[in-house]
Amino acid sequence: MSSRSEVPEAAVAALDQILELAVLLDEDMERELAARGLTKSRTRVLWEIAQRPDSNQKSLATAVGVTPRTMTGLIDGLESTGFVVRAPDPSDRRAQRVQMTPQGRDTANWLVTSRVSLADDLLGDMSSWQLGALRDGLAVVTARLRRAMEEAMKERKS
Amino acid sequence: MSSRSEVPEAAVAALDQILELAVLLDEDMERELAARGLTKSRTRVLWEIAQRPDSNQKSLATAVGVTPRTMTGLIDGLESTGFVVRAPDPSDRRAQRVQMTPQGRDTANWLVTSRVSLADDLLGDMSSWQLGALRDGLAVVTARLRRAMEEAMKERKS
DNA sequence: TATTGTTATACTCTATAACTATA
DNA sequence: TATAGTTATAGAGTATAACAATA
Repeated sequence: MSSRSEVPEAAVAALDQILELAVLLDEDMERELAARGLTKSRTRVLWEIAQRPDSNQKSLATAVGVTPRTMTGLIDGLESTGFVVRAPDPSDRRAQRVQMTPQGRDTANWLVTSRVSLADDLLGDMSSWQLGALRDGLAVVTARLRRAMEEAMKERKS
Repeated sequence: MSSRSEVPEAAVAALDQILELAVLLDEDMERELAARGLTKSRTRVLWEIAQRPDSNQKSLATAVGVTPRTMTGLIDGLESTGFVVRAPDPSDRRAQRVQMTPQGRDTANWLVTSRVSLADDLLGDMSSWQLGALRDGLAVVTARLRRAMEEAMKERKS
């Protein structure tokens, strides 16, 4: 005798599984980063710098989604721990260009390889069919959530 | 001509999809909670209090995984915003029992219903077969990650 | 006038260490 | 002696507002 419920328990169970994995991934990343003297926020910035070298702080702040003031603090932290340096922008004396040190570049490279090796550890033995199904299912969920959040944004404005 | 790579790109793509969804879920939760005067950390505590009423701060700190000092601050926040109250423990005059206010109980109930309605919004129309496959795939990944983290812990000790 | 980055201030989460009251 | 919770202190992330230097 199956219990009749409007929202299938299977959907809640699947969401819980997603949330559990999300929390665990977060903890794992934070631990790995801490072992190398990084935090999540600083890593986000370092990654952005790797993508667009010689950015100024303003553009980094916009890209990462924080205020310029917060970016000042993040760059302070990355600079004092040796990952980046500030250099004057020759074309605008107000601005600071943020550049990676060799240590910063090594770390950015490590970020890339560790992402691949994590994928291998967690998913390496799955068939391409399985991987495709997993990815597609998650992509649908992601798209729906993004749309729901955008609509909630609009309502916030009204 | 398929590119031969040791780690299939499909695995990396699937991991990226998991990470993207995790980030989005995190943002969504934080936004919803903020609209009700809560933070993630305080919500975690409120949830724990709902599960084990009349806990003292020490047991909550252990359950949530923070130091007793941090729990003091979290309870301070929850108390000043009206979600919980401290009450003396009749059996131990050192301890404080943390109890939910009506507002706290309402919020705890809302946490439950919002989880179900999110599952419905995101996954409600999937077949039980699809949901099962998604959940099982994620469960495998979760179990592997948990095992990897535990092993990393052991190595840290040695 | 507008923009870049900073100082000033404030709130949250986190931790360790020292201390009080109680067990 | 051990435990529960606090004060004291510190670091990290986040924000707004005011301000300096420059565009």
